Amino acid sequence: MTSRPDGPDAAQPYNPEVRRPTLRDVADGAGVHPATASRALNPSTRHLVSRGTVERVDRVATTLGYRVNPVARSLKTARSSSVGLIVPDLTNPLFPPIVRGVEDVLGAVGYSAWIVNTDNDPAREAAAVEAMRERNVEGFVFATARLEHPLVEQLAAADVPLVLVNRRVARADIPSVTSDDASGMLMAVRHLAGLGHERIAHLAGPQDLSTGVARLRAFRQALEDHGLPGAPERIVTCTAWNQAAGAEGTDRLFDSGADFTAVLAGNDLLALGCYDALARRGLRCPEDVSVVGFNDMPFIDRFSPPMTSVRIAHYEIGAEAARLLLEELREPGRHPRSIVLPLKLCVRGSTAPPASGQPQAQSQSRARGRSRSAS
Amino acid sequence: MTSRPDGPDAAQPYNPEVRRPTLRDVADGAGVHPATASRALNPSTRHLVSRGTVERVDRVATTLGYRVNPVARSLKTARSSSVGLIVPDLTNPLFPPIVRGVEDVLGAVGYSAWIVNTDNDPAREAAAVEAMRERNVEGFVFATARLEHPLVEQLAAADVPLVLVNRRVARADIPSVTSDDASGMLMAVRHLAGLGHERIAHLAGPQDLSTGVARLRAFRQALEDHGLPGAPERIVTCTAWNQAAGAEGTDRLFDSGADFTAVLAGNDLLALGCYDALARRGLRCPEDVSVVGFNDMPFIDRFSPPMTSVRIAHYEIGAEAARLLLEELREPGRHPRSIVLPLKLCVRGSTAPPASGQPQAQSQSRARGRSRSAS
DNA sequence: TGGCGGATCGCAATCGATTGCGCATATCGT
DNA sequence: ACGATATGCGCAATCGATTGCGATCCGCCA
Repeated sequence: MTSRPDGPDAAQPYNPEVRRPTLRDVADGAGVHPATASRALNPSTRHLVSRGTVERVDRVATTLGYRVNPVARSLKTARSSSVGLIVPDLTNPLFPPIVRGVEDVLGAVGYSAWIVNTDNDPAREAAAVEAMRERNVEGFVFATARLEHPLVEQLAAADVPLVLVNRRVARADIPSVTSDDASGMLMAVRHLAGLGHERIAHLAGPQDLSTGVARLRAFRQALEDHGLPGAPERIVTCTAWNQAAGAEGTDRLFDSGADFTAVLAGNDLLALGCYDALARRGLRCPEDVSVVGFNDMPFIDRFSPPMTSVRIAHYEIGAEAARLLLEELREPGRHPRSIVLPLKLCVRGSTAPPASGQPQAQSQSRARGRSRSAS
Repeated sequence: MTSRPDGPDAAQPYNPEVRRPTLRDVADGAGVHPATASRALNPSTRHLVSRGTVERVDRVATTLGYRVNPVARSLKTARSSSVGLIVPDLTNPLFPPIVRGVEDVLGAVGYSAWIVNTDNDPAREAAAVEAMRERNVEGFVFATARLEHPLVEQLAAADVPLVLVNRRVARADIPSVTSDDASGMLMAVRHLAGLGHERIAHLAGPQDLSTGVARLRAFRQALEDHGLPGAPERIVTCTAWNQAAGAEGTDRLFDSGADFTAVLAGNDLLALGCYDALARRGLRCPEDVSVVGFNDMPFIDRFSPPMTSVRIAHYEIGAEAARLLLEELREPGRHPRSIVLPLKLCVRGSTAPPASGQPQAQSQSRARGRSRSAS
């Protein structure tokens, strides 16, 4: 009897890696039909089964260690308890916290997120979305939305549940979670104006993204609100949201002969590029030029100099997006809701009162040099 | 005839969102049995079907825009063309590049990666792995391996294909991709010794990870190789791999009365915590204490001061891991291969020759103060 | 000409769960 | 006590593809 050696895997919790128990096994064990077992195990159909049977099935299921096969279920139901999460590039520190926010909220209700990087390539994006739809994802969170975004609009038209994070598309009726860019800009400009800056430049991001245009518009408005001059040559739009584009934009700013004591960047990476361009010209930040970023991405407080930036609530953006998506999944066709999260300015070492003179010889000066001190 | 409006989605590429064509549709269109169509469409069984039929089926499939339903296929075949990617926390900048490396290599051959964060919680990890196995993932890449790691060992024992990145487990026969920690440490110590440091402290990481013990051991060895004294009180092991633990470890170093002019941290986050602790004590880096990190995580060259760190090839680690895993998938049971990638030291602003005196008054000094200059 | 082997292809089972339909049995009203 | 309603549960189809097995047809050799 005991002579048969039981192999190396005798200490396995339940079935020794032989075969996962199936619904039929549970049904057999409980003496019912698989259909009944299915209904008994499923909270939403449990009420169709008598109390005693439910208990019996439950008992057998737990002793057998039964777990429903999600693939089989997905084939039958065309659902999957998962959503697609489309980001441009995870190595951009802006996105991981958003991802975590999404995942945490989804995970709490048994959903999971599929992450895919698109590198902003529409073809990769379309392929990824297609692959995910084939796998029955129930909705999408897009962190890649451009203002004109055929794929997103097409999905929305087909009533695929989706939520945009951090950006929006031109069509206004798609749920999104964004930050209050306008008031963020206002805070940043107020901060600089309070330090005594009057000639403020803007490194605008690409204008095919809602954040790009929103922040640019908000910048103009904020200048106006503070009675500051809005010289057009102090605004350059960068070709991408990265460091290189920020440096290149800053160079253009200088080369065009613009005249400024502070630059307000469309995001932190652009601001970082600005650091680079300033360093190359032998200018110091903040002594010669103040720099303000946007997004307050992780670790930017450790940079040299620590960057003053407008903080967006990364994690909450993701979390709210997930909540919105779950709402859509639960009651499809409800009025699409969008959420705008507040921002806060984090003042650090990259901003200071302007030097009394010009940062370097530059034309048409209107130096007034009132200098207040920053606390 | 033309009076019927064709709705908003008339410009759809193929079927106007009516129903994805199934294998049966293709078979019907080609006048064959679904089984034949399946064989004709599948490269590995195509040879069982006559040339003419293959062409006919192919033609119908493309005009119909047929794509195999991965869920149905997965149910039948128990495969999925996807692998699980287990990371502790995506917001740790160390991991996104690794993830990208894995994804790029996998994606090139039609595989995709499922990412999950575990926060180093074994329960979450086990649940995630279980969920993935239920979904027929074909293998795993673990970036969370601890030295004693029952789950990983159990999977390996069950012949589940898996690869460890950046870390290993005590059982040596599991494929892994790691960095040559020993020579990295050697380079770091050589650098510090070259600057004139003789009393070097080590912020060791948790000793339940292979990187933690490997780097600690390598540190001791490197000191010995350079004929430097290896005072035990200059070594503290931190409780986690993060900033807070690094600061706390540094504090312990000071509080224990250790005597050092440089600290070599087990990773960059610990080094960053060291920055914090130094700053709190009014000490400056590198003037008072030199600091060296490990990993060279993104943006660390922008920190204040820019950190000298041992660079690991993040992306390549991920890419190699994916290649290893694909090998395993293609020919199971081959001899498990492991890869060790070279490291390189990136010298930046956090290291400098030691001040001639002590950083601060500290006991049993053996000051010799030979000072060489760094180039 | 009979038979044998290989090339093609169809049949039907299968993967594991869900669900519309209908048949029993229990319950209720009058 | 009898028909009407409810409740509980089983039957079988279904989701869409894969695959072992067997049938058919052909060429070819003896």
